[in-house]
Amino acid sequence: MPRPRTPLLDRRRIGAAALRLADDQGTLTIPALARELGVAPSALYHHVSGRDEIISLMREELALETSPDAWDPAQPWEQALEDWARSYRTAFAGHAGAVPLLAAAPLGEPFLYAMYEKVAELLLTAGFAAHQVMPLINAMESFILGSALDLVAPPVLVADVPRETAPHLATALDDLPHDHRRADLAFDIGLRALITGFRALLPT
Amino acid sequence: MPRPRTPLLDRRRIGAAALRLADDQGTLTIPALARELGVAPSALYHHVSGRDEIISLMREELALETSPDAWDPAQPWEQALEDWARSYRTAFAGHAGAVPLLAAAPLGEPFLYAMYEKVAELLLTAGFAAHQVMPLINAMESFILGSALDLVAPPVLVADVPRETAPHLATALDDLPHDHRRADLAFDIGLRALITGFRALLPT
DNA sequence: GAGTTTTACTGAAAGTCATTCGGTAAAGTT
DNA sequence: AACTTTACCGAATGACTTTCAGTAAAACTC
Repeated sequence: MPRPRTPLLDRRRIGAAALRLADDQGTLTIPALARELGVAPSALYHHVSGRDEIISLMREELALETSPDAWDPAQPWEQALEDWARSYRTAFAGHAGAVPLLAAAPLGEPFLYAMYEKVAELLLTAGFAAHQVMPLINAMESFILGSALDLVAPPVLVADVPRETAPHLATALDDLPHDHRRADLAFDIGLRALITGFRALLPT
Repeated sequence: MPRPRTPLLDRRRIGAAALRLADDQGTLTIPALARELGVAPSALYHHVSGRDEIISLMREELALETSPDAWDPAQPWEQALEDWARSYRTAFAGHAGAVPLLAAAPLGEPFLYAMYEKVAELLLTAGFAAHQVMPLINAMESFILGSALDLVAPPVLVADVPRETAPHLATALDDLPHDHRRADLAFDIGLRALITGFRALLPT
């Protein structure tokens, strides 16, 4: 109960433990996090200002986990953009349980600037107009975040849909997987559509 | 404190009040909701099973607020799909403060089936293959939900971005609005790109 | 290396929240 | 008119976030 020989906590450890906890519990509470770290709940407040900052640390931890070389800006821009979007979503998919928590608190933190810079350069080099670049990035991010949420959304089950009142929906649901491949299919088709649509914006 | 002459509560009133409250407070607590309804907190539990069901009622209320004739399946499918997406997002935008709350708990409720059915019919009639229809709808929904979240995301401010280390990002941020028009721009460009990309999937 | 300051924790306590339950009197039913 | 059901209240429980006054080791100072 005095000061320990070697510190038990730091911001990095807190963020990582919180992410792990939220991922497999679906929720994040200070007592549970403290227990995970072998510490009293009040100890956390010497490193973070409160629960919100812990969630911010979780996002930072997530960003650190995504390898920065998952995509290569030197490739053709379509390929580079697709790789970036996939690596971004894969990071979320690796912590699906935590996604609702991360999505609820809005993004826009300074440690994301490096990523934005890289994508902005990619799009400017590809020939997009300067005023289009941020809207394009934002649209991509919205789709990625929405797709991450879709990962934990309960699927519409064919069995629950009354064939009489919703015949077209029932048709559309036939032969569709109900596990994570459902969300993967939607992400794939949407991502390709977005990139195809972006290409049409380029001056010929 | 006895039974009132005329009921003070019903599920509809609870959902509407909760949506109003979450919209301008950003949070939803049972005591605050009860106060808004002029009732003791425990009274709510005679109408709903708990907080989660209240959030579900909020989504239901949101769905009821969106006029069902905001889009017309008889139009060309590109126009109809765009109108649907816009009316969907507009409903969220009308309750921006509540979006994080609604997004956190996953969708997929039966009262959405009618909407899915209408969109499924639209896409099937347009000529899309049956196995593509749900992925297309899911991709659209992901983008719409992500864009709704983007509405409450803090904007990346040019002033905060160091021009030396992030020159391309700084360029991309010049002359960009910082209010809701920022999110609108991203939604517009993304929506059009998606529809353009969808069109490319059709058999010629 | 003794004294001072800083650091990293504990424990108790305050305040809020979601939820449960027994009570109450009016509304509805027979 | 007697009975049951309904729609509320009040109090109580347990979990949560956060604050704050200790406490003793670590780190710095001279």
